[in-house]
Order: sequence, then structure tokens, then C-alpha cells
Amino acid sequence: MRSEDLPAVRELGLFADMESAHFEELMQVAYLQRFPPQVQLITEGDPADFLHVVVDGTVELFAASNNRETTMAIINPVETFILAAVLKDAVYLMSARTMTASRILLIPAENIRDIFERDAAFARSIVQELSVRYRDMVKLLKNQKLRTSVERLANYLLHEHKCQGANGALTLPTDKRTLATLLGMTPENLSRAFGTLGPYGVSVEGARIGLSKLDDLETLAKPNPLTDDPVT
Amino acid sequence: MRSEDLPAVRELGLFADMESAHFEELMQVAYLQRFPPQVQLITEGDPADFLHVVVDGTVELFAASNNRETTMAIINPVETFILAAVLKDAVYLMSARTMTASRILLIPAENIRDIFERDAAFARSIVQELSVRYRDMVKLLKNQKLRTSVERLANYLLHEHKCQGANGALTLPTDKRTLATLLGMTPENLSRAFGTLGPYGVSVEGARIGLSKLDDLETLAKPNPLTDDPVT
DNA sequence: CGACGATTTGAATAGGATCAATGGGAGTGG
DNA sequence: CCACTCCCATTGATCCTATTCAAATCGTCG
Repeated sequence: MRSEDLPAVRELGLFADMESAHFEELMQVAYLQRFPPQVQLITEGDPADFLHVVVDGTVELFAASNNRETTMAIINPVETFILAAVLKDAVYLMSARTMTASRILLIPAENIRDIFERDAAFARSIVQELSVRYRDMVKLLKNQKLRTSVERLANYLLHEHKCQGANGALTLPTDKRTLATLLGMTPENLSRAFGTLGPYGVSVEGARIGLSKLDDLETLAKPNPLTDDPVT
Repeated sequence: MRSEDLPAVRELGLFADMESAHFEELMQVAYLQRFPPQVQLITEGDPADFLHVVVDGTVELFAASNNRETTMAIINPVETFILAAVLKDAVYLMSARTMTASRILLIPAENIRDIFERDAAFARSIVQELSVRYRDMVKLLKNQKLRTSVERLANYLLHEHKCQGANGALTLPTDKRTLATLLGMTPENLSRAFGTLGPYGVSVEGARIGLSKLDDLETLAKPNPLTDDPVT
């Protein structure tokens, strides 16, 4: 892989604390691959051969069943995905596809498992990573079961607003179609949800969203750090 | 704690492989406590002080928001819960209450974290456990986002049927009220869902459920090993 | 300019929730 | 033992939320 990308990977929480020799060992068997947009990287049900690291671009995790499909998560650089399947040596529970042109680092699953056994610091990082992922899933499930779609959108907007500088506006990072299924609704319903948020100061111009009545929006959304905040 | 319960705890996947000295170390600081039914054990937002092990009885994990409440999982003996919060030294994302009279083993969080650092086998077990829990959550979210409530009930019945011996009948392990929110619906809706499953061979007599047309029910439910089967 | 896909809007329908009322045990107290 | 009470479960009616189907609009890219 290209040496200029190594530092970014090394700084990833998962790899930051491990022994250098082990990190290099992993990087020697790993390979970095370029993908165009909309390429399916992994498929539900396939065995987990590689840990994937998104070095560049954006990846969508999704799941399908009964002719329905839903977005489970969106992965940005520099982050890994499907760690749990790799560690369990099991099949994928979700599929993945690139949303934009991307570079993905592929690390053979058995090497991950091997070094996990030998490097205590790596093991600790893996546990931290898995815990975070688990807790993220808990939050997603709470979000889905305890809120209506308008509330989910309102909280999503507040969350993005905070992440993007809290200056009264934000830009949607994905097309609305994907955002809709990420939030557990249809694209049509997302449009209408934006409509019903109009009186709460939400204005829409393409991907650019303005929030002019933050207090009103928060009253509606009732954001909850135990459901919305990252990392907590 | 009572010595007759130790073997059951020791056989738990999480503790099975660790060094004996470490296991005993944990058991010495742990204490076993008895709780009557309907006692709240932990509360969302509180710091995670203890890893909980259900030695006897049944525990419900639930979450609340906006005056709504939903069951997230039901924990049976011998299983642990809130491992991720303990490892991250973070606050609970879910609350827990006993459903029946229960005995819970409480292990101080810091001791878990301490021994995790020193015992590689324990670290491995923790990773396996976390991976399983993560994947369970993924399945729950898929179930919730990709299926209607009738489908969720149908799949739940098929799953319980298999677990209980696949002999054409099953007994609901909880009251219907709890089952309803576990499946993401209201009690009224659960009644109606049972009603609509009547033509598919589902008969209801209290907690006793008969399944007389398994093929029809499966056609409706479209069970998916990547959403329904445990452990996979 | 024209075509295509994404988004929005409208109308109809279905899926679920809520509110209200009724039936049905399990447990309690007389 | 029986009446009473309470809570759970069911049923009905209605309302609200969200999906579906259809069509119009918009923007982008060739």
C-alpha cells in the first residue's frame, strides 16, 4: 500500500496502540484497493475474509430481506467495518457498497485474529471498538423503536448540525434517498417529514438545510444523549 | 457466593477459558444478590459499576424516551448483560428490571477491566461475547426495519417453536404485554397479529401456541438465518 | 436540447397506535 | 368457598402515521 496512507490507518483507534512489528505485519499482508462508486464490496451471508478499512470515500452498509432494503450505517474515512464477523470467523450480516469512489484497505481476517491473540494492546483496542459499535447499534435500535420518523429526522438534523459547526445550517452528507432508508422511512416520507419540520425552522434547498428555530426543533426532537450522542 | 452456583457461572462462555486464579479473584469480589420480581436493577444513564450475571430468574432490558418504553432484550440464566458499558467505563444505555424472582451475580466493573488486561484467554472470551452481542443487535435492527409486525411475530413463533422442540406447539416465555414491546408493537396490535395469523395455522390458548400449518407460516414469515438464527 | 434520475407532491391505502369498553383469570380478603 | 378486585388480554372504533402508486418537477449530464 502507499506509504502516505499508513499514518492515517495507524492513527485509527483500532491500530494506534499495537506493537509496531505487528502493525507492519498486518500492513504487509493487507492490500489497498480502489473502487468506483456503487460497487458492492461484500454480501450478506458470505464468509468474512477481510477486515475492511475505509481509507478514502464513503461506504454504505445495508441489509435486504423480502424485496426490501435498508441502510444500516454509513462509514466514513478512516473507519473499519465488519469487525465482529471477522473476529467470529462468521458470515456477514450486512452487505456493503461504495457510495463514492473509494479506497479500501483489505486485511485478511486470519491475520487479524492471529495478531489479536498475540498483542494485548491490540486486543484492548478491539474490545473498545466492538463496545462502541455495540452501543451504536443499541442507540440505533432505540431510535427506531421509540421515535416516529419526524422525530428521527429532527434528531438527525440536530446531530449533523452540531457536528458541522452548529452555525445554523448544515449540508446533508448523502442523497435523500439513502438518508430516508437510513432513518427508516421512504423517500416520499422524508420529503413530507421535511415539510412538517418547516414550522420548526427547517428550510431545505437541495442538500443545504437551514435551522432557524433551534429551540423549537429541540422541543420537538427531545434529543437524548443516550440515543443520539456518539461515543457516550 | 454459594459454592453450588459457581460451576454454572464458570461454564459461561465468558468465564470458561480464563485462568482459575483470575476466576477466583473475580468471585471473591463479586456478590450474589436475590431480587424479587419487578425490581429495577440498573437505570439508563447511570455509570456502569458492575457486570451483571443472571444466575437464576429472568431479566428484562428496556429503554425509555418520550414517555414511551420498549423492551430491548430478555436475559435468561446463565447470561451476562451490560458488558459493553462495563468495558468502556461508560453509562448504561438501557435499564434492567427483574421479571421474576432472580439471583444476580454482581462483579465490580473495575475488576473485570483489570483482569481483562492480564488474562489473554479472558480477553478472547470477551471479544467473542461482544461480537455475538453486536451481531444480535444487528439482527434486531434488521428485524425491526425490514419487517412488518405480523412478520416479526411469525418469525418469533417459528424461532421459539424450533427452540422448544419443534413439536407443533410452543409456550410463550413471557406475558404478551412484554412480548408486544419486544416485537416493537402495542399489546392490542399483538392480539390482532395473532388474529391475522389464524389462517396460517396459529392457535392461541393463553400462553400456549399451536402451529398447525408450518409451511404456510414459513411462507408468510420468510425466515432468514441472517436475521433470525442465534449465534450465526 | 433531451434524457435520465432524484425529489417533490398528490391521492388512496394499509399498517399501527390510541382510546374506550368488555371479558377473563389469579390472587385477596371475608 | 365465594365475592371482589385488579390486571391482563381481547375487541371495536377511530385516528394518525407511513407506504404505495402515480404524476409532475427539478437538476444534471451528455
